[in-house]
Amino acid sequence: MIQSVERAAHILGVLGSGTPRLGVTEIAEQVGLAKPTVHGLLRTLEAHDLVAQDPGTGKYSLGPGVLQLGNAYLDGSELRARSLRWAESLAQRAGEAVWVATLSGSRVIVLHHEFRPDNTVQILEVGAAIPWNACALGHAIVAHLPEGQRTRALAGDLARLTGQTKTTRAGLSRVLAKVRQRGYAIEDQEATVGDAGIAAPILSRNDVVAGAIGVVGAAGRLLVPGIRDEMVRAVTEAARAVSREMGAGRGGVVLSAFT
Amino acid sequence: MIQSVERAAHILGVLGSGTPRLGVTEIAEQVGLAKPTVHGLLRTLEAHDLVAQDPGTGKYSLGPGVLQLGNAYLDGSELRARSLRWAESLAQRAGEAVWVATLSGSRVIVLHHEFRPDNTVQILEVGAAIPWNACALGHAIVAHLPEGQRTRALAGDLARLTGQTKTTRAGLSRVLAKVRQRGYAIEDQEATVGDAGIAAPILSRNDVVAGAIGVVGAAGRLLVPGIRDEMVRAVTEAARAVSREMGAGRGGVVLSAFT
DNA sequence: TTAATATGTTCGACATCGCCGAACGATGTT
DNA sequence: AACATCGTTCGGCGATGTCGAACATATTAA
Repeated sequence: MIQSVERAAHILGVLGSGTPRLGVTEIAEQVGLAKPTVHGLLRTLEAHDLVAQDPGTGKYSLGPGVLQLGNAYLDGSELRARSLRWAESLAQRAGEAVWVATLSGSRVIVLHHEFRPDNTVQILEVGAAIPWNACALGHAIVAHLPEGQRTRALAGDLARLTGQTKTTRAGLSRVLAKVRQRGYAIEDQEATVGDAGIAAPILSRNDVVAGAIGVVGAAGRLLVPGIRDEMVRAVTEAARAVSREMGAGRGGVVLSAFT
Repeated sequence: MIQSVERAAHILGVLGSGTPRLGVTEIAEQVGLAKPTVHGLLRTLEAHDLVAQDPGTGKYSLGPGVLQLGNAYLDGSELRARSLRWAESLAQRAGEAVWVATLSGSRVIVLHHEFRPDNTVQILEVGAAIPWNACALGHAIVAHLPEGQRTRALAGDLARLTGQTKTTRAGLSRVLAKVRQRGYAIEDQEATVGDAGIAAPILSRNDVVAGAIGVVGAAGRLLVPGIRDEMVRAVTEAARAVSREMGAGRGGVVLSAFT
């Protein structure tokens, strides 16, 4: 593992999370390196537009290059491309917003956001990062990860976003077992107060999890008895459809316990 | 300039432009390095989710981490935050789509896209990268760059997108002089056949160019006499409003020749 | 105004870290 | 079944990045 690249990535991470504008000294403290070392890394990243320096204050922030890369990632994402069609029909059928997401570290990244099909103003959440333990999409993905990665995810930090967020390893692993058994996940106001989510995993070749698709909306609309089951059916059918396009086997979400 | 970080950034750039999925050997060829060297860099980037490897084919692509960083960049962008309000009112006034962009290397990156205020379906172009020489936004930015950077931009590669794209250095520098004199740029089907653009620079503290704002739409609507001048006025007024919020002097787009 | 403390930046010597030629195992092809 | 090509591992040489100390500038305090 190449040291300087790792350090550069670490710096990008620090600039990306929380405070958007940091000085060399602050960054050096946060990553635990000498000031001149950080300076050299920053200058190199700046030369490629991955970070930018405010000419006035001298402080550093992320640069436009990372946005360009992010866009290129979306353009090349097979998961996103294949789910566009199904996300739209799922949104129509459910009458709710639809998110497609994938796992990155301990967070779930939204790859596609199909707006709820009414004409209200909604903000695009593509690129948003949500702790996996706080949303149905994350539960659906992690539950279907191979055991090694799953326990590693459980061992990581579990953020708390609302009073409902599940943050105990025992509770979460019980939830995950249920998700794995049922093939879908339901979350009630664990990420945002008032909002609930229903999600199912998207599998790819060899039945490895590529991401998840699900609906997000007011808990009062999604979770009422009757509606709820209809939502679950719509979500799991959409997930299965995308999975088949991604090359997964016919088995749907049922994973062998031995892999 | 740190060598390995530079090489890593180069690899990210290669993965981001054009073919989304490349093998180690192909990447090594494109960046001119030995195969094991590239392998090490890729493994490090992969550990931070900046690249991802297809488990089946072994080929590499960009990872979800870059999307997360791109989103963080947008969240922290002062230019974007300050132009949101004015972009919306400009879109209303002009009845056209509005783009806000900044320069990254030889490309212009779209930071904000306010849709044309009719209810047609439009695709979000945030994150898109356009060669600076092929759009009004790019002309507006580069024209107001300090001379050193401007000549460097002119010396770089000038892409051709349509038959109308200006690609000669002499022609472009004449165009830029006119843009600098007038304070706005007009482009007619140089980026996309059928589409035109009108843009003006956004200045920041000390009157350094931070980006540009402009309208983009069918040439048949934007460039008809009468309408055209009204568009120019709306765009330059919006640009000046954002510039003032960014801390630029009252001088508007008129730059001193001595700075 | 002056002094003091912060900042971002430059320099250079030591030794660590990363580079690449060569070899390996696994796939898929002829 | 022989071949070609892929991604990957190994290890020794040497270039490369690291960090302590010193610098110039900006901001704050007295």
